[in-house]
Amino acid sequence: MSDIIDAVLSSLSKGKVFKARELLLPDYVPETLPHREEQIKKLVEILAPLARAERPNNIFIYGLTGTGKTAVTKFVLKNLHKRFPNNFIYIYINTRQSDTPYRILADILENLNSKVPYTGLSTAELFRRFLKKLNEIKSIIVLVLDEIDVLAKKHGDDILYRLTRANNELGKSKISIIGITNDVKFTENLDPRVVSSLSEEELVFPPYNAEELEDILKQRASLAFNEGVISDEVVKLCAALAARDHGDARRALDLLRVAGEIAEREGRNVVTIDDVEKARVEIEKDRVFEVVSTLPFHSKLVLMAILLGLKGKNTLTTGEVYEIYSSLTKKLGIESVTQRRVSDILNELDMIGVITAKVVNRGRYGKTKEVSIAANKDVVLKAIIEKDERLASMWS
DNA sequence: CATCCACAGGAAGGACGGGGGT
DNA sequence: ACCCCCGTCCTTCCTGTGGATG
Repeated sequence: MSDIIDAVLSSLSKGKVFKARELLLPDYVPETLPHREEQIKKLVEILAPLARAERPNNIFIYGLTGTGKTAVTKFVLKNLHKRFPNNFIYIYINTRQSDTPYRILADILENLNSKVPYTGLSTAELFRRFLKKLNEIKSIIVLVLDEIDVLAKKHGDDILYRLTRANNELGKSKISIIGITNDVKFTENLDPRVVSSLSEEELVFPPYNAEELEDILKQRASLAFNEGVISDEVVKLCAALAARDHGDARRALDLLRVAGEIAEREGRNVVTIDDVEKARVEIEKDRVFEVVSTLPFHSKLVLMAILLGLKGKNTLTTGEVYEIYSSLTKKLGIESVTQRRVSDILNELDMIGVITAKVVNRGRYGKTKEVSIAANKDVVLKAIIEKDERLASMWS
């Protein structure tokens, strides 16, 4: 009797689709990384001095998103650290999440067991603490700065310069920097000294092609899904969709996982081609909803103005958007931001892919932006009016 | 061929709330 | 208790601009 209960419970908790769903999540680092043997080999060669407790050269890693840069780096460091745990400490920082010099230094210090306040100190003070901490620590530090281009674009190369120079100030070199970027051109605007210091070694990750993606997906699917759930056809489609998207393995894995979730939700134990298509749509909708619902108030209002304005026509100019926006603020009885600000907001909305705002010259009729909606209107609207009756009442 | 539209987008700076140091 | 620094939004003032039009 009790094994029936166990069986039911385990089938409920596990479902029929997934054996280990977590293997498909983006931050999972797999045991094997197919088609990245070259890069692993090269990276290990460069980091080999760690085996002798010596500082390796700084490394610059290039490659588009989902080409395995992060996975390979984490994989190699993890395995090296297993072998030589006393020789070095490694710190991984994603500069998109920790996107200010302050956050980066704070993250480093936290990783070195030094508590720092969330904000309040000057960056200079943090840097002083960082240098002090470095002096106390015996081992080599490998600092991974993922998406380093985001940081450099936002805040210039000052911290990078300071970090690369930390070695000189210490007298004894202790810190190795691994910079990871998907923007090949980003070094153009950097201080040449930073570039040359960071790229003592370089490593390039080419995109995966459809076949390689298929390989990766097949391997991962066999571990993550129960037998017979995923067909070759489904794998092929996910691989093809992701290959079209510059060979992004993360996207491919996302598609596979969400397609599986859809099948599971609908109580089936086979994932179909249809599920993959639904997954594609759902992933995009989730992204849009998340990004729109966390927008500042006036950005939402501008977006609302665009939705209203687009009821009658295909595109709007900045001026038209501003007019509708202003009428909304008037109705709500609140202050409006300037047109200059709205111009920036439009660019921000374009950046996150919710609208497209293209600068056009219309000769006699001036220079403006042509604004149209890029995401699903219903999703955008839902995200705007969620938990905000003031905005909900504007939709009519 | 100069003009002039309807803005673009850079520069500087400020209000404000959160969070320190001393 | 008081001062300082931070990031986030936002303002003010500004110079720049491609091409239809007169």
